[in-house]
Amino acid sequence: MRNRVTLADVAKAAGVNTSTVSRSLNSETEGQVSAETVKRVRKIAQELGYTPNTMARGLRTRKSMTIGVIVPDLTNPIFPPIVRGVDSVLQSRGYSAMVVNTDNNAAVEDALFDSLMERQVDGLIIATGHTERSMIAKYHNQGVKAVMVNREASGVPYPSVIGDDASGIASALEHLVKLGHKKILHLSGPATLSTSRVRSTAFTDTAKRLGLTTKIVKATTLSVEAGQMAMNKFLDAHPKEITAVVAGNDLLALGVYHAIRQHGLRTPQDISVIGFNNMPFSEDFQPPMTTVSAPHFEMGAEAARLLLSQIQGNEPGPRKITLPVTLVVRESTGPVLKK
Amino acid sequence: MRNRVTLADVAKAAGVNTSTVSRSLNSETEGQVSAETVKRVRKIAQELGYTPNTMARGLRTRKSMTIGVIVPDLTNPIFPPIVRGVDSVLQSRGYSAMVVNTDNNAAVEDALFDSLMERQVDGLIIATGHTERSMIAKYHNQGVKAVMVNREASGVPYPSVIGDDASGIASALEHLVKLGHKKILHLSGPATLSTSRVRSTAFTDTAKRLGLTTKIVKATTLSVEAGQMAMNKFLDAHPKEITAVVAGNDLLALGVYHAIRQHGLRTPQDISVIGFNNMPFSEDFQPPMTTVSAPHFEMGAEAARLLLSQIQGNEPGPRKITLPVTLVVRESTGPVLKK
DNA sequence: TGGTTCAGTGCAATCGATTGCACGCATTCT
DNA sequence: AGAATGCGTGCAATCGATTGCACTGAACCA
Repeated sequence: MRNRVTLADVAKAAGVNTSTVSRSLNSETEGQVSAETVKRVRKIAQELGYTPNTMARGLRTRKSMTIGVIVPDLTNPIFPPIVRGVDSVLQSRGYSAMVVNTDNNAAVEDALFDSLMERQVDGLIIATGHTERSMIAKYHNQGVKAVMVNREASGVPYPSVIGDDASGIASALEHLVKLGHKKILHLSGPATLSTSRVRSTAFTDTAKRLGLTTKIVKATTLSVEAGQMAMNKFLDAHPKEITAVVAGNDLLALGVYHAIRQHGLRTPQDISVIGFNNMPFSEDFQPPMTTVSAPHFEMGAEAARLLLSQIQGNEPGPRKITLPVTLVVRESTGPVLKK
Repeated sequence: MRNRVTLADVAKAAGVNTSTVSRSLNSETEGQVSAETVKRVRKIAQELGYTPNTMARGLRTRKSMTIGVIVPDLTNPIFPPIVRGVDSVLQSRGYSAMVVNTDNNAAVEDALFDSLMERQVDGLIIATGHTERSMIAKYHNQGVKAVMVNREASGVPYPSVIGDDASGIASALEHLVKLGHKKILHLSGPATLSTSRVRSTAFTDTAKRLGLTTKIVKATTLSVEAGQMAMNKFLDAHPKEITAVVAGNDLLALGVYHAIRQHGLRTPQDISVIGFNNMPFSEDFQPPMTTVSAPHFEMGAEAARLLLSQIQGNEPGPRKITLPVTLVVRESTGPVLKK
C-alpha cells in the first residue's frame, strides 16, 4: 500500500538530484544547500506529500529510531504509566516505542528479544523483574544499549531507574508504629523479583530498628489471587497474631483485603493494610488503600532519557537513579483498637 | 550496535551465493534449493547467529510486518486488554504492534499517523472513538488498511469490531426493572464518541419499550471526575428523583459512586448504579460494581485477525463484527426500598 | 546420439535514502 | 591575470535482503 512519493520523485519535480533533496529536507545538512533551493525543495516535497521511508533510511543509517520496551504484562496497572512516561520522551525526540509482553516467561522473552533485534531497535527499556542475569549479560555482550526500570540493577552492566523502595517501606512502618502497631506482617512477592527482595530487606531492617515483632510470608506471584491465598493461609494458622500488614504491592494488598474479609475481619479496625505503588483506583477500593506512591510515569521518562543519552554516545556506565516515593495515607490503616 | 552477521557472511561461510542463502532460510522458497544445501545453510546460519535485518527485507518486500495500534490512552484500563488481544494474534503471525496514544487530540493523532506511515506499517487498528470521519476517509484514500475496534463503523469504509452495546444496555435496564426501579438516569459520555451515542440510543429505546421514566445527563469526558461532576450537579438539582443510574462506562459509574457518597446517600440502598466494560478492579470498588462485561481481549484479537486477512488480500469490505456482552451483577444494584 | 527438460544455483537489479567525493563556477587574494 | 578558496550541486556507492532471469549439467526421451 501507498508511499509512492519518494526522494526521486521530489528530485525530478524540483529539477535537482536526490542528494540535494535529502540534504534540503534534513535539518543537519540543510546548511550545505543554498537557502532558496532548500525552500523550493521543501515546498515541492510538501505539495507532493512526500514521506520519508524509515526502512530505507534506517538501512543506510543503521538506526531504526525505535526503542524496544519489555514489560511483563501491560494489564498490570503499574506498567501503562511507565510506558507512557517512556513514550512521552521518545516521541518528543522522534523515536517510537515497541512494547512487548513477556508474561514472565523466559522462553517468550527470548523470542521477543530476537524479534526486537531483527527490527533493529536502537535500544531497550527493560521493566521485567524476572529477566535472568545471564540473559542480561548476553544482551550486553551483543552490544545492546539498555536501561532497566523498576528493578534493581546491582550486578548488571546497565543503568537503572527505580523508586526509593526502602524509604517507602520505612515510612509505611513508621506510620503504622505511630498508630500503635507492634506486630506486623510483611506479605512479600516472590524472591525472584528484585523489587520483592529490596522491599523485604527494607522491611526487616526497619522493623529491627523500630523494635517490632514481625512475620514474613511470601506470595508466589504478584497477583490478587496469590496475595489472597497466602494471607488466608496465614490467618488460618495464626489468627490474631498481627494487627497490620505491609504488602509487597497493591495487588497483594488487595488479596489481603479479600482474605481479611473472608475471615470475618475488618480493615482497618481489625487489621491495617498498606500497599505499594499507589496504582490507579487504589483510592477506590474498599476501603481506600493506604499505599506508597511511586512515580511510574517519571520513572519511564527518566529511563528513556538515560537510554537516549546512552545511544547518543554518552557512556553513563552502570548508573542507578533513585526517585523519591511518598506514603499516601488513606483509610486502610487505623489505630490499634483496645478490646 | 550489533547485527554484524549478514546474508553475505553466511553465504561466504557456506560457499554459496546470497540468493541461495535467502531461499534456504525462507520457508516459502526453500523448495527451490536442494534439501542438503538447505540443511547446511541453516546450520551455518545458526552457528554464526545470523539475524535477518527487517529493514532491508522490508525495503525490498515493501512490508514492515508491523501494525500500528492507535488508542486514546493506555492508562485507561480497557485498552491494555485490547492491545494484548491484538498482540496475541499478531505475534503468532510474525507481526509486531506499535502502540501510540492520542490523548484524544486530533493534532497529535495526525502527527502519529504520519509517524506510523513513515514507519511503513502494514495496517492500522484504530481504537479511538474521537477520530473524525474526514481523517478516516483520508486514511482510506491513501490506501491504508485498517480495522476499527470498540467504535461504531457506520459510514466509514473500514470493518469494525464492537461489543453488543445495545443488548448490554438492555440487560442492564431489565435487571433494574426486575429490582423494581422505574425512574432511571443515564449518565452518558460525550456524544462525540460513537460508543456513547450507541449506548445512549439503546437506553432511550429500551426505556421506552419497558415504559420507564428516564433522564439523560451528559458527562464532558469518559472520566471519573467528569462523572462525579455531572452526577453532583444532577443530584443538586433533582434530589430523590431517580433510584438508579446506568452510566456510560465504569469510570463514569465510579464518579457516580463518589457523587452519591458526597450527597450522603448510599449505593445501592438509595441509588443503584450500573457501569459498562467490567474493567479490571471494578469488582473491588466500594461496593463491587454491577456492570456490563465486554470481551476486550477478544475484540482486539478479532480486529487483528480481520486486519491480517485484509492485508493478505481478502477484501472484506466495511464489515461489522459484534461480540456478545454479559451483565455482571454485583453489589451496586439492589431492590428499590420502601420508605 | 542429439535434443529437451528441469532442478539447482548464481548474477545482478532493485527497494529508497544517505553521504564521501568530485566537479564547476564565482569570488577573493596576491 | 593567474591561483587559491569554497559554496552549491551531482555522481555513484552503499546499507542487506529479495527475486526475475540466465546458466549449467544431469537425466530423460526418441
